[in-house]
Amino acid sequence: MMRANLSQEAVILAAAELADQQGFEAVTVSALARRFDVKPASLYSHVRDRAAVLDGLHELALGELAALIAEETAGRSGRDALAGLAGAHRRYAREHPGRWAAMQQPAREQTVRSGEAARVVTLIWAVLRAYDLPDDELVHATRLVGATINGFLALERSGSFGHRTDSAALSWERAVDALDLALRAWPGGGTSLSRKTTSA
Amino acid sequence: MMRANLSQEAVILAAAELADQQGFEAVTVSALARRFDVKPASLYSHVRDRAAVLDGLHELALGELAALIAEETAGRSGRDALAGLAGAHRRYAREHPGRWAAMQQPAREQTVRSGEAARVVTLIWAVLRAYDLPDDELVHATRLVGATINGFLALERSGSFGHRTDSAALSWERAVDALDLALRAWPGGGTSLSRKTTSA
DNA sequence: GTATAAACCTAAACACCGTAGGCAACCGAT
DNA sequence: ATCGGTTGCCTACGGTGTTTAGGTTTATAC
Repeated sequence: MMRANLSQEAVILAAAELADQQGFEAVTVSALARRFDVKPASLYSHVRDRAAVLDGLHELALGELAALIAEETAGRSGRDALAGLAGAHRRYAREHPGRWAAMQQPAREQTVRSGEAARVVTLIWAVLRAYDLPDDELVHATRLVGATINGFLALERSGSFGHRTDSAALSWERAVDALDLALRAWPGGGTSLSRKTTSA
Repeated sequence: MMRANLSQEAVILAAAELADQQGFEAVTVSALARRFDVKPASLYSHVRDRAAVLDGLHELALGELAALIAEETAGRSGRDALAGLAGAHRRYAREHPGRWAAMQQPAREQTVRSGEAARVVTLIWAVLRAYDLPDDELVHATRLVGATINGFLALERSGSFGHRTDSAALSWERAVDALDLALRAWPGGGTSLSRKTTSA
């Protein structure tokens, strides 16, 4: 019985691919074992249990999302950067639906405190820097931004929008505008930075 | 073998109770059968499959949420009604965590088009009426409101906030304020209705 | 009372999860 | 190259869950 060259990283990466190809629910120990042509019990040499695989998948997705956010916000500021941040989420959800679904699952303490999660938060902070918020307001603004973006994507991906992609795109723009406006008018800060007026 | 007086409604209601008591994932055909002291196979006289039970649970939760929203927004207008709408969601999620989790699952076409879902949307429209939005903007505003509220609750319930309930309450107020501001400044409408100024 | 429909059961097949112990492959030291 | 120890893979097993098919029992209508 040749060794299949498995490792925790390989199993988690396979889980990510499987999630995107067949959906989050399809990520089972059995399905992963079939993918590597080994028996399910063999995977327990590399991963503690199914939950551990899903935790790893969650963290991998956070890391990839952070990279995409960095890419989409680089060299941008204000509403432009905000749009890049939001757009990165939406693009990631589109291109990696299964990975994105993994991020919607209740996160374990370890995942909440992971380096990848911190990176995403740091990138959001960088985008918010242009809004000149007081330090003690940063956490509230970060939560609002994260909540709104993810809430919108969850709604969109749940099929609540029907097949109206044209209307969804405008809803998206409205949402980004709303966030920008809220941030600029934030209590104790958010001086208008008038890079791009929101005349409608 | 006495008949257990089962019905589809009884099974779905039991699923809701089980979800709130033990979590959404604990809602299985086997667990429900144990609850009624029958064998799992017996439930298929009343429900098509597990997915049908979960669909029913989703719709039941939407109906209950609609009732709570109606209660919390009655006699209120503007930001006050908006706060009531948002508060109803938060209260429901708190008091019925399992039911709420059921509503976060991908919804089936039938559920999206259900009377209960329509009722929730209608109530959101009623709250938005005070903001005097153009008809063609209503759908975008509705999506933003739904997305922000649900997104916030998903974040909060996922443990991302840690145990900082004091800080979560302020984040919540900031989020409601942000929504109110965005709605009042909405393109093509949203005249300031100055019922309660947002001086900070 | 009888006939029928519906509700319940058993049996079975299938899928998934994870543990324990055994065997084979691999690696490092000599 | 050989040997010993470690690690990775397997089998076997016990447990949980899902759903279908067919049989038995209960309830209802006439």
